[in-house]
Order: sequence, then C-alpha cells, then structure tokens
Amino acid sequence: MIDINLLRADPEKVKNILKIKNYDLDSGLFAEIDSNRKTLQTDAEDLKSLKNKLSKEFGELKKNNQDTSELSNQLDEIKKNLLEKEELLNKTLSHLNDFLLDIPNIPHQDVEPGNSEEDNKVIKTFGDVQKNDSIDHLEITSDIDIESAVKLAGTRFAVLKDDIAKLHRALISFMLDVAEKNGYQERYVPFMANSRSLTGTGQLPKFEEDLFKATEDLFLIPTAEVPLTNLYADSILEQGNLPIKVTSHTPCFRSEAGSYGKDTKGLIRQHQFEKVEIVQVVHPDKSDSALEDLLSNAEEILQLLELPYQVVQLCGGDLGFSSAKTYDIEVWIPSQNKYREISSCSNFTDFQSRRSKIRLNEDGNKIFPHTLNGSALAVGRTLVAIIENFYDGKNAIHVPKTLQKYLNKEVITCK
RNA sequence: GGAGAGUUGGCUGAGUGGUCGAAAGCGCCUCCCUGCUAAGGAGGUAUACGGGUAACUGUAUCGAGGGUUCGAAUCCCUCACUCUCCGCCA
Repeated sequence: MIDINLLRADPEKVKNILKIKNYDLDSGLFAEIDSNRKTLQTDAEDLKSLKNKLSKEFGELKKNNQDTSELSNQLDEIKKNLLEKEELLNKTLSHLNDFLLDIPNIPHQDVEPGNSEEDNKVIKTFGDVQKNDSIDHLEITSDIDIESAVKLAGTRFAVLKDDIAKLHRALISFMLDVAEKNGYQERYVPFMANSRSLTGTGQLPKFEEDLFKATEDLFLIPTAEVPLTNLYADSILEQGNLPIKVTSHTPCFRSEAGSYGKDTKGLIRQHQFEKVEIVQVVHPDKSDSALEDLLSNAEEILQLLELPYQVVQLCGGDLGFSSAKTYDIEVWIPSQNKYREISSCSNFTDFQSRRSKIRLNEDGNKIFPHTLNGSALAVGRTLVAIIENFYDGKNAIHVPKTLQKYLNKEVITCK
C-alpha cells in the first residue's frame, strides 16, 4: 500500500514514478473518489454528532417525564439521512481501498526503466560456466520420478528417490545452517495462510489466481515470506528489537496459472517446491544496506556450493508488484545453456508494513519499518543445478564439499 | 464433534441500557516534598481515522460482524479465538 498522503499531495509525481513499472495511475479518478469520500465522511460524522447530542437530550426529557415526540421525529429524520450517507460512504471507502490495493509499490530511485527481463542489468558473475551439450537432470538420474507424481497428483509434481531425496533434504539443512550463522532466527510456520496475511504481503487481492485455495479464506502459501512477514502484522516493534532477521524452510505452492507450456520438463517449475526464505524487518534508513546484506547471504550459499551464478538487478518493468528494488540471483543450468532464477531478493520499503500494519516505535512516533526478503535458496532449482553442474558425464554426480558432511557421501551414483 | 466457561485500556480487574472511552489498582511520564535510599503528595498517561495553518475539534473502537433501541461494554443473533471436561486422532 502506498502512502495515501503522497497521492494527495502530488498525484502527478506518483503517476510519473509508477510509469517505470508500467502502471498507469488514474490520478483523476483518485482525486474524484477521495473528494467524494471527504464530503461524505464529514457529512456522516456531522449527522452522527447531532444524533449523539439529541439522544442525550432525549434521555434528559424522558427522565423528567417530558414530551419526546418532537425530538423523536427529528431523530427519525436524521437516522434516515444517516443511513443513506453511510451507505454511500461505505461504497466510496471500499472503492478507495480497492483502488489503493491495486497500486504497486513505488520503485526505488536506483531502478532503471525497461520492459522485461531482457532489460535487467547483470551486476555480477561468479564461477566458470561449462558450455557443452549437457543432458538435463531427468536424463542424468532416474531418481527424479515424474511418472509416479503424475499418478499421485498430476503434472508439475515430482517424487524424489534415494540419494536424490537425501540430497534434497541435505540442502535444506545446509541452507538453514548458513542462515542461522548469518543471524537469522529459525521459525517453523503454518503452510497455509488467510486472506488477511496474503493481502498484507501483496499476493491478494490482485494475484489470487496464482494461489491454491484450500477452503474458504485459507490458501496454501506461495512462499514463506507470507507467514514470516505477517508474524509482525498488527504489532508495534521497538527500535531495540531491530533488525529482525528470521528464516524458515517451507514448501511453496503455486498454481502457475498462465505458464502453460513453460518449463514443462523437470524440476524447474513445480506446483510444490521447497524453499528456505530469509526475511528482515529494519528501520527505514537501513533498508538499502539491508538489501545488500540479504543478497550476500543468498549468494553465499551458491558460493559455498561452488555453483556458477550471476546477479541481475531488475528493471522497472520486471519488478514485482510489492517490490521497490529487486536483485535476482540466477544459477547456471548447463542443459539449458543459460542462467535461471534461483533467488529473488527484494526491498519492499514500507509497502508491506502499511498493508500488514507493522509499525515501529521511534521515540514515541509510530512509523512504518521496511521489510525485505529473499530466497536462500529455492531448493528444487538448487538440486537441479547441482545435478547438472557436477555430473561427470558418465554415471556420477560429485557432491560439493560443503554438502558432503550433510550427506555422508562424496559421490552420488546415477541410476 | 459434544458440553461448559470466558474475551474490557500496557497489565490486573470493576462495570447488566444514558451521568461510560470506561472505576480501582499496578506500571509509565511530569512536577512537588524529602534527599542516602525508601516512602509521601499533585497532575498526566489508549488507538485509528477525519476536519482545521493552528489552538482545537468530530467520529469510531470494551474479540469480529449484524440486530433491538431515541440511546448498547451492558439485551438478542451469527462467527472467531482461548480455557476446562468428554469423544476422536498423529
């Protein structure tokens, strides 16, 4: 949620900034709704005020056994008017709210224009990539069993077996350990969330079709960002408690609506995948440096795993709805001969804290802290990267050194 | 799933139709007295939103939503959550 006062003060400026995100703000409509709201609200409150006053007088008259019929008529009239006003006001307020919930976050000043991922800027590369005709992870090992998963649930699921399942589990432990070493406190959280939480972090109301809905008002989480960030919803944090740094490993569920035909083969794009997420809540002055910190925390995992990657900064057009600034980390996938996203690290500034009502007590003033999060990392894609980057071309996958102690193995033999 | 009890400000806790945004106590803040502490005295102390340059002012909020009423923390309905017991279950 962007600051409504900013919109009131300088709508044209906001409109211009949001163009970089390809969002066309209807500033005229906003002015109209807001001015309607103002008139209706003052009118309604004046009527209520009058009603309260007259009701008191009514009580006095009753107490003294005096005639109340005149007042009674007057009050009837006021109530009728009030009912009409309130109905209009509620409509206007919900219209205004819908309007505000639809507006994306304002991009950070560092964000450059651009339309799509083609325009993202590579700001760093790490490691050497192998450019040969590698076979993909499904061909390397038969321990990724898609057929069984189709039987159980359908496409975009997988069953992992034996050493591959263990490698998958080892990665989760390893990632959590790195996060803990970097100061993140581990949390175990619900894998379902209500609409209140999902609205807070920005998935709802606009992106409901991307989610799996379980029952009325309960959705499977698309990322641990939702529970971790909403841990602090509706609360007032003390300065001494910042920065908050928390982490959690959760499965993530995504409907992948609209991605038919994309990445249909293998583990790259699944309805269910594991991820270790890191989240920070920081003072507004600190979020720029916190994003760099968070990014380096995610990068560290790839470095320890000796996986080649690049970091890109997203251009305005590719930036997510809630984000002010995002770095994607892309890992080298030999079979595709390109880098693929394995982590997304974002600064949401005060966008989520406004929606979730996360506040910070700064010397008695309640301000909105900044929230950030990043994947560290997406486990399924890390698994793919390891299988493909460390495949010896024959029948073995070399386990990266740091992982060996988690797996008690140096080599995984392909079946 | 069944039965019962409960949900009031930072906390404890009173309040069954108007004088209640809410007693009292604790905590916290300011001042006074004392001054080594401790004790004592006076006052203040919720949040959100709106209007106003401001002083100030209006509205809403006693778990949530609806209803009855001129008027609801208080009466009625629905729901959520917490606790106890029973059932079921990992």
